[in-house]
Formats: sequence, structure tokens, C-alpha cells
Amino acid sequence: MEDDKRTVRAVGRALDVLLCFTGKSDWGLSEIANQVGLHKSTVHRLLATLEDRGFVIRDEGTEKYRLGLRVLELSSSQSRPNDPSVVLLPEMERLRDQLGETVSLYVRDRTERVRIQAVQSEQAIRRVAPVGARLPLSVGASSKVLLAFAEPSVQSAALADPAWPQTLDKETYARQLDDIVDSGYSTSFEEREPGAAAVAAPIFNRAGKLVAALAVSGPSNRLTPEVMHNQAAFIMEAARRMGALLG
Amino acid sequence: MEDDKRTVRAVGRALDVLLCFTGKSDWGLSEIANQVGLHKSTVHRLLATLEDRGFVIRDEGTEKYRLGLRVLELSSSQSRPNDPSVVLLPEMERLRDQLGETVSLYVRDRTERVRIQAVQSEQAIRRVAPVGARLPLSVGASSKVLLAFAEPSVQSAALADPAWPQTLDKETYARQLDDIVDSGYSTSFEEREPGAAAVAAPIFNRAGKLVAALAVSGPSNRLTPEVMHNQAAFIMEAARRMGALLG
DNA sequence: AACACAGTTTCATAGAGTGAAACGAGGGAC
DNA sequence: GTCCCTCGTTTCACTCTATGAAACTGTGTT
Repeated sequence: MEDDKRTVRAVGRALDVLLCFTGKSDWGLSEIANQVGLHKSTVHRLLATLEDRGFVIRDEGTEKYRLGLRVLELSSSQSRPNDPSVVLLPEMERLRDQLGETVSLYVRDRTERVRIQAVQSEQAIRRVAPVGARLPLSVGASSKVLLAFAEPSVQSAALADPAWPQTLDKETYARQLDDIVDSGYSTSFEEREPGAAAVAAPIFNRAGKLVAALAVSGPSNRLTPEVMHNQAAFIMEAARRMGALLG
Repeated sequence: MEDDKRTVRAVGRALDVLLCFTGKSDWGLSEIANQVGLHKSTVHRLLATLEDRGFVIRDEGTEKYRLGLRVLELSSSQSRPNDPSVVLLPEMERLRDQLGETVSLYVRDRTERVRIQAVQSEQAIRRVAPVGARLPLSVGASSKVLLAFAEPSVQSAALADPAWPQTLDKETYARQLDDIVDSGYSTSFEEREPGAAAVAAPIFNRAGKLVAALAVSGPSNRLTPEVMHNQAAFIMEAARRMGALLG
């Protein structure tokens, strides 16, 4: 409400329209208008602008809107040299082969986390982990790692976020984070998703700054607490090696 | 100029700001203002809005702007099931192994073409082909394929585009396109980039609609006109198989 | 110290964006 | 066939938003 004056309303609305396309690829005009809470005619103009610049296209046949190729163009020009998601990929594959489970790489983005890289397990039952997925910073092994080793200001900002689940007891949570700092890794067992479990360790760059969380995840019947405890040493070792690869 | 009334100026400007980040990842405020021809304060507000929604972030250290992770999120939710870029990937790898050169997949986007998928040659000297790259629809083997087999309205729109090179003789070009329709493939020899050559063939879906161009490209000393002529049959055969994989 | 340059904020004004309403175009239902 | 519902498109008067000049702050350079 305070920095609304520093932003441009029409642009913010257009970006909100664009963000509709995460999770659902085909949208009708009225559908979007309903979703973002704007008038049809307003959304129509915003979409016309987005379409003009190639950010959305209209499916021929069904007249529905869909993301355009400008998005691909942007994202491909996003990755810079010594980008963690490409530099660390070989090490992630090595760890996947060593443990046989899906390996993911997460970074914090404000009060959420984003999976910036993943290599899938090759087992029949495996964790599928789409790159680019945005997840809450509250639950899950990687979330706790990203918070436990973050600066205090980051922690308090995350807890103050309206999206933070009110059901979590903050004291218990804080103690859990302390334990993670002590042990150097974090686990989660059916915490965010039923049937899934994960181990995560922090990756620090050479300057000692937390840059990402390395996570190994799989079905909870394979990744029992004992198994995860045994894997933790390997994961921390891999995370250490990865940190050395970063600027 | 005509449909400017149907679009939202501020949004268009914001998207133009966003598009600065294709080709150069780090931008200062004044730099962007200069690039897009807007006032500093205007760009400042647009960037604040883009930052608020996570489309750009500011590098800590250098205060420069850079693309945010929302872009990754969007692009990853872009690929739909039976998307050519994933369905055709195995066939592209097969062709790469068969011919030993870089294989690219292009689609037309208005009056340009975009590389939506690529598999790199494994030779020491190879064509590097970043996915997402946007190229002119005038020159290059794939361009000519995408135009030759397109509907007449598409062809005339491309020729009428202000970006179309005035140096090309339209009659010679039209004859060239006719030849491509007859032979079923297209070649280019140091046409767009010095030292590079390519062969391309059209991919039609089951309904007979042109959906993409399949291109094999490499250094011009390996891909001589004779070599490319010999490879053409394999490429057309691969393109035919790929078309059968599409809806 | 003086300067140059980048980013930020303020503010009066113009005109751009807004949303209600009307319009036109399918597409079922009956 | 008609009616009706819904979707996308267009118009238009009004308000409030976006704009850009200018002032301001901060940082590094000469």
C-alpha cells in the first residue's frame, strides 16, 4: 500500500495478467478478468498490449490466450556465465547417480523459493521436479535450509509475510532452524507433500554467502528418516564441492 | 499507429524495458532510459513495478538491474504436453548423431523466427545454437523454408515488414522460394553468418499445416554445397517422421 | 573542494487509462 | 427456426493516473 505510488498500476495489472499463465496455459478473456478482478475491457487492452509485444499469443482454433515466444527468448537470455544452474549441473547429476534419487537446486526469491535446476531420478517411482517451480519458504527441507542459514533480516521478513502459515508455532520452528545450523543439513518427511521426503544442505560461495539449497527428494517409503540421515553426509559433501565451483 | 489506441502505453513501455534484457543481462537505470528513449523517472517507476512482481531484480553489489526468477517460472510453465520442442527432441538427437552436426528447430513468430529447440554437435568445431534466439525471417535456410511453405498472407506480411532488408531483390527471392517448394528443402551458405552453412526442411503436422523448420547447421568448410545436398534426403526423412509425432 | 554522474523523489498538469454500457458474434437449448 | 446466454470487441465521458521537468541525494572522480 505504501510503495504503490512508486509503481505503475497499469503495468502491475498487466504483469498480474501475465502471471495467470503459471499453472494453466490456456485462458479466455473473461476468465482472466475474473481471476485478476478487473473489467473485461481493461483486461482486453492489457492483453492486446502483451500480444503486441509477443508475450502472449492467441491459439488459432480455440481463441484462447497462451504464452508467446518472447517468454522463451527472455528466459534463455537470463542465464549468465557461471550461473549456478548450469555450473552445478554436472555435480547434481553425479549426486543423483550416487543416491539414485531426484536432485533439486533451490534459491530464495524474497519470501519464496524457486527450483532453478533439477535432475530426475531414473527409478520407476521418482520425484518429478519441474524447473522454475515456486514454492513456499515455510515448509520443506530446502525451505528450512534457506532460512536457517539466512541473515536475521531475511528470517523476520519471511515470518512477517502474510503467506506464512499461522498454524506453525514460531518457537518450535526457530528451535528447528537452530538444530539445522548445528547439524548442517535439514530433512522433511511428508511435510509439504504427502508421500514425499527430502534432505537438503546449504551451498555457500567462496565468500561464505548462502546462495542455494541442494536437495535430494523421493518417495517417503524409500527416504525413511534413517536413510536420509545416512545420505546427509554425502549431500553436505556435494554441497561443499559445489560451493567451490561458484564465484 | 492504428492499434495504439487498443493498447496501454505504460504497459508497452514496461515490456520494452523488459526486452532490453535480451542480449545484455546487466543494465543501469539511465542506460535503459537512454535505450528505450524515456525519461529516467519514468523508467524508474516502470522498473519498480517490474521489480515488485519479481520480473527484475537488482544485483546486490553493483546496483544494476537484471532479470528476475519470475521469467524462469513463466517459461517453464510455457511448455505444454505434446509441445514440439520436447516431443521432437529425441528425433533431433538421432539426426545429430547421424550427421554429426548441430540440429535446430525453428518456428515462425510473426515476421521473425525463433529457435525453440537445439542439440549441439559434439565435434570440436561446431555451431552453437542457443534456444530462444530470435532471428530475421529473411535470410538463413530455415527462414526460407518457413516462408516458402507458408500461406501467401504470411509471405506478403513478411516482405512488407520494415525490418525486411531492402537489398534483397524480391523477384529473385520469390523464385528461390519456388525452388524450395519443388525440392522440399533449403540451403544457406554463409548467408546470415560468415563461416556458417545450413540445410533446412519443413515439418508439417498431420493436418498438413507447417509448424516448424528443421535445420542442420555447421561450419561452411564442412557443410559444403555437395555435402548439404547429400544430407538433404536424411533431413527431409527426419522431418517427415517428426511431423507424424505431432498432433 | 568542486564536479560529474547515477539513482531517487516531488509535483503540477495533461491526457491516458478506466469501466459502464452498448454492440456483435457464435453456440446451445428447446 | 427463435430465444437466450456468454464471450469478445468497441465506444465514450470522466477521473485519476502516468508523465517528465526539476530538485534532491549520494557516490566516486578529478
